[in-house]
Amino acid sequence: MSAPVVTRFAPSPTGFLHIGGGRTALFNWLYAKRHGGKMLLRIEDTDRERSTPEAIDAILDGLKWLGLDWDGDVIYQFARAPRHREVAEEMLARGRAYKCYATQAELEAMREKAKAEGKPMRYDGRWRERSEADRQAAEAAGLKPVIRLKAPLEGETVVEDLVQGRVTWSNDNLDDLVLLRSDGTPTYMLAVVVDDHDMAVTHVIRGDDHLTNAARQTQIYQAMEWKVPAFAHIPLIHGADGAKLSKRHGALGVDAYRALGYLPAGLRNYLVRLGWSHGDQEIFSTEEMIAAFDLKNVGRSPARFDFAKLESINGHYMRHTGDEELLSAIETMLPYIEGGPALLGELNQLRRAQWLQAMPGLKERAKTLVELVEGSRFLFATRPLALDDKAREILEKGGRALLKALLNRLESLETWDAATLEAAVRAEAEATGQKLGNLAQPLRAALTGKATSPGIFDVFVVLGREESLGRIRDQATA
RNA sequence: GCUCCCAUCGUCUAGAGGCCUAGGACACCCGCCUCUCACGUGGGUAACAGGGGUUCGAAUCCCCUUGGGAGCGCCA
Repeated sequence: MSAPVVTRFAPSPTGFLHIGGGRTALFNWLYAKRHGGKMLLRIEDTDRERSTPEAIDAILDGLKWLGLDWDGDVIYQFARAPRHREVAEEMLARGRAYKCYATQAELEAMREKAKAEGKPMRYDGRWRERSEADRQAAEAAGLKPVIRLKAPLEGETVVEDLVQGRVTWSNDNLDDLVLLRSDGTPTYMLAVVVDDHDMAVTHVIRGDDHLTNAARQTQIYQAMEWKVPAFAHIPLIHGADGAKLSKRHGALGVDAYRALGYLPAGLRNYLVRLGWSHGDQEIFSTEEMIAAFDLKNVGRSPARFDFAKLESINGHYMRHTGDEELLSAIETMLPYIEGGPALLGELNQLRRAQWLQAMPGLKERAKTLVELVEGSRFLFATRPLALDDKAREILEKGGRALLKALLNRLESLETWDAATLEAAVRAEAEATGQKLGNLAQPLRAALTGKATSPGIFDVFVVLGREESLGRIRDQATA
């Protein structure tokens, strides 16, 4: 029986959870779920200068909104520094690491020289085999050492990557990396390895940008004689122009996608298809996603972020989401958009009921919750309605006259349902020899203030008799 | 500069030597449906980066070129 799968998502809280990180988290989550394992969450906050509690909150909030949960408590890497130090000391004791007293100036000179000679920029190992006397002399001179890994000089280091395949580095391209800084704090490279080992992580699924780190980390595992976890380096997400994702492109925090009106399920579906595929299938329920997900169908080339496709998928989810659920999604989104809180304040029982009633016609016409809210404005509008340009044009070019004629018919209706209303308007159209659209558009303009809306007879019903007639009268007599 | 990775329609991708006259989705164009806009639906434009091999046969394997990307810190 193989060990249970343990994955982890390990963001550093130096910024918000961006879309690439969101996808990495999703892949880790899916892989863990797929294999009945666990996904752990570790906050890599060892950079005390740049880590902020706000960023930690944003990351946790973003994951929760995306619907990705983790097992156990959140692990904070900084709190584990003593353990990291302990491992560094152990490596020293085992002769797999050594103290290095090279100064920043020496290091800088080394880099300059390498550059000038066209050689790889790497530490030359000058303290690898120094005598005890040299070390004492350095200490006496007040130098604080770092602890470096005594990396293998010959042979090669191999990473068997579940996505990238077998990747090989010649060891003379890998230098003796720093494990412990001169101030006694661990470096990222050490901390990651120690934490992943201690957390019993079996699968490290992360961005492609860590591929070369995997080689160096493998050397640390080997020095400690620890089992190397399986690696899976997934390709990065690029902006629409192919360049690295930046704030300008779509590397927005996932919270921004919430404010843009995307549904978590829609975003997840879009994200899972970025780099991964399952034949021709485009839409996946969460269960299908879990059942179908694997690493071998993750591609190796970077993908561009495409808002048009995200919108399309999100639109699909909007149409297939229940009305009540959609309304509550709107309510959780409203606080994050302009004018949202005010709208939220107007959401009384009556309004909710109306909105719910109009939802089937509304959700079919929106690709995002923001668009849905936009299309719902007429529900909340108060008389006399403000008209947009197209609605005004319809009314001014003969629309008002038509409304006057219609008004009598409508006012005399006994029942107020879609079928009755449609019959009445059609009767008027026939009597005057016009197309239904000729009458529908002025009605739409009067009722919604716009030239587009859900079916006009549904609008009549949602608005109710009094409000509908009032809005028509406003325009007919204007 | 050095190391590593990548390369199919505009975009996301299917394709694991013959099933490919290269499939699907988004976007785009033209229809149908229709009270508007959508939805739905029918159809269309559009790709194997280039060059060498290997093979009876290559989008699929190998090499080179070109083009992208990532990493080269006492950052993570």
